[in-house]
Amino acid sequence: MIKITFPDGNSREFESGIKGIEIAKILSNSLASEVLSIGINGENKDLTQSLTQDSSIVFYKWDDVEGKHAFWHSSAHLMAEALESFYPGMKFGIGPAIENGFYYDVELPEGQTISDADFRKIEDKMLEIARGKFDYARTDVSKNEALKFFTDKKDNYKVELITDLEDGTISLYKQNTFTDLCRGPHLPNTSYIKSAKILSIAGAYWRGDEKRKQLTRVYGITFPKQKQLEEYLVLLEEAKKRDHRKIGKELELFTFSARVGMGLPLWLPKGAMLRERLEQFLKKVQKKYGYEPVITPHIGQKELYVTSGHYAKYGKDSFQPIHTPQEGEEFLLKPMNCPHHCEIYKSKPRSYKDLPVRYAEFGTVYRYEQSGELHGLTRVRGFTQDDAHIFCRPDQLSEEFMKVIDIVLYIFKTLDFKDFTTQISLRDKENHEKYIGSDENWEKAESAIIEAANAKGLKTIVEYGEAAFYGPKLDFMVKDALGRKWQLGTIQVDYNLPERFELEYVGNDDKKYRPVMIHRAPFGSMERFVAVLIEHTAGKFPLWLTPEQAVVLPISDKFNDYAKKVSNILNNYDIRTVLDERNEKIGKKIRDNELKRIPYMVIVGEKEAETETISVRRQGEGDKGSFTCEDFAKIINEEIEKQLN
RNA sequence: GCCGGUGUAGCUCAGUUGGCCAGAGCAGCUGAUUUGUAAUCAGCUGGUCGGCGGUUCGAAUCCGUCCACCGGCUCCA
Repeated sequence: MIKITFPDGNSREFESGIKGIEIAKILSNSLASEVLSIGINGENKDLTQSLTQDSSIVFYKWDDVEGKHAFWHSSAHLMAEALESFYPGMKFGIGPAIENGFYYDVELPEGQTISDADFRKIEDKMLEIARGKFDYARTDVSKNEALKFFTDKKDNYKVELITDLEDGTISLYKQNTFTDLCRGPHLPNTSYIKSAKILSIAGAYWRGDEKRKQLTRVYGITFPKQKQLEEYLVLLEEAKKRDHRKIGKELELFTFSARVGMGLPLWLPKGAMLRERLEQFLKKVQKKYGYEPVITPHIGQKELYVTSGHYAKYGKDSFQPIHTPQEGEEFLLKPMNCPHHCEIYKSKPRSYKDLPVRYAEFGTVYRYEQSGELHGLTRVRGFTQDDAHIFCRPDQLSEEFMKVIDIVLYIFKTLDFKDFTTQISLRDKENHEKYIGSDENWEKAESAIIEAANAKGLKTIVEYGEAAFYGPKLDFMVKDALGRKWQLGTIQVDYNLPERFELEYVGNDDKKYRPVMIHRAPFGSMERFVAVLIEHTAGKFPLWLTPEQAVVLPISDKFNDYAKKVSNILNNYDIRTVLDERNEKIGKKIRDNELKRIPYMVIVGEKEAETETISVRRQGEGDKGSFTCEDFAKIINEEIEKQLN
C-alpha cells in the first residue's frame, strides 16, 4: 500500500501501482470525467501513470493551465496525425500547446501547400481519429532507439532535437498511427477531444533562426465540448470588434496613407485631441515630480549616434543618413532622444547639488521596422515617446527609480489598467557582442532594478537576454484585445551612455564624478498607448479623455436655437460639446451618437426650451432625467475629478 | 525581410464556370417630413473593380509583377 496526499492535506492509502485516473474514479465519478492530467510531487504526469510510492497528487482539469496544456498538447499530436494522412512524407518540427490552443511546425513535401481551403478536411480528420478513442501510449526508449526510429522515418528535425537531448531515456507517445517524441503529459486517449478548429497557418523559422529553413506552422484549437468551440469563436469575433484599427477608423482618431508611407500614422483631429489630453495629464504629473521639459530636433549628426553606440548597433538596418548637398554632412532621423538629452546635460558644468536633473520631452523618433512587422498603431515607423532622462548620483539611483515606478503605477491606476505584467529584462551573460559597457556596471544596474522592483512589491518575471544594449530595464506589459502582449511603460538604468558622452558632475570634494542615467517612458509611445487604451475601453474613453464629452440633440429643428444656446453654455463650462443639427428624428440621432460613443447626450425640445433645462442621456445607459446646464456641468466635473482624483 | 491570406463606392459586402452600360445597404447631397430617448420617406451623386503588364474576340473574374493591408515568424534602441 502507498499513501497518497491530496491538495487539501488529507491522505489515503491505495494499492501500489494504482493509476491516477483510477484514484480519481474512486474519489468521485465526476472528478474522473473531468480530470485531464495529474501532478505527482509537483511534476506533471499522465493520468495513466502508475504510482508506486507515497506521493502527493493534484488533479488538473480544464480550468487549470496544466489540464488545458495536456489537452492541447495531445491535440497537437492528433493534428499531426491528420496532417500526415493528407501529406505523406511530411516532416515534423515541434508541436507545443500555447496559451490559446496549439501549433505544429511541419515541412510539407516538395511542391505541396496548405491553405484555408484545406482546414475543414483536417478538422474532420482530427475528429474522425478522435472518435476512434486511441490511447496516447507512452514508451520509454533509449536515445539510440529514438534516433533510429526518427532516422528511419526521415524526420530529420526530430533527429536534431533528440541529438541535442541529454543521454538517457526518451519518451515517445503513440496514438493510432502517429508516434511523436514528447515529454508529455498527455490525455489517456483521443476521445476527450470533441471539437477542433484549424485557425491559421504561418511561416516559422526552424528553431526561431531566420537563417534556417522556414517551416509551415499550423495553428489550431480544440475543446472537450463542441459548445466551447462555438463560444471561443464568438469571443474571437467580439475581440475583433475592439481592435483599435477598426475603432480608430470608426471614431476618426487616426489613419494611414500609403502615399505618406507605411507605418507612419496620421492623427486626425479627434485622435490628436485625445492624445493631447494624455500628454497634458502626464506633463502635470511630471511637473509634480520635478521634471523639466526640453525640446530637441528630429535629426542629429551621425556622429552623435556613433558616440552613443546606436549607429554601430542599428545603423545599417535603419533609415539611411540624410546628406547635406553642400558640405556632405550626414544626419540621422533620430531613433532615440537620449543622445540629445545627454548633450543638454553637457551644456554646462554640473554640481552634485544640481542632481538629479530630469529632462522630459515628447520626442518623436523614427525607426526602420521590417515591413511585415508593422501593426496598426502598436508597431509603427514614426512615433512619439513620452521620454525623459534622469541624470543622478549613484546614491540617488534607487530612490529615483522607485519614483518612476510610482508614476507608471499612478498612470495605470488612473486609466484603469489592472491586467498588466512587469518584466525585468537582463542581459544574456553569454552574449557579450550584444551589449556595451563593463560587467561591473551591468551588475550594478541589474541589481538596482531588481531591488527597486522588490521594494515596490511588483510581481515581476525575469527575462535574460532581453535588455537594451546599453542597460537592463523594467517593462510594463499589457495585452490587447486578441491577447497579444505589448510593452507600454519602460524604465531603464544606464551607466554606459554617461561614459560614452563623458558626462560629469563635481562632487563635494571638488572631484569629478560620473552620473547614472535612467531612461523612462511611462506610456512607452503615445501611439501604442492609445492603441491599447482603445482596445481596453472599446472606444468608450473616460470622460476626461474623450474627444467629445457631450452632444446636444434638438428634437426638431424648431429647437436648434435653444440647442445652440445650450451647447454654448456647456462649452463655456469647459465641457467639450458638439451639436447635432441634422434634420433627423430624435431616435436616429440617439442611435448615431450612441455608436459614436459620446458619453452624454443632451436632448432639448419644447419642454426644455420653456423651462430652460436639458434632458440628459448617458451613453450605453439611457435616460437620466432633466437638469439645468449648471447642475449638469457640476455632475460632469465631479465625474472627471473622481477619475483623476 | 520570410510564409500564408486579402484587396470591388467613404464604410460593410454581392458579383456562379471570363460575356451586354459592375450591384446592394449604410454614409454623403437634394427635397419632403417637424419629429420625445438606438435606424422617417423619396430622389440623386459616387467605382480607372489596388497599380502596371500579359493571355483572349472579350478580364473584376485567368497568368505575371509591384503596392497596401491581415495572421504569424524573425526583429524591436
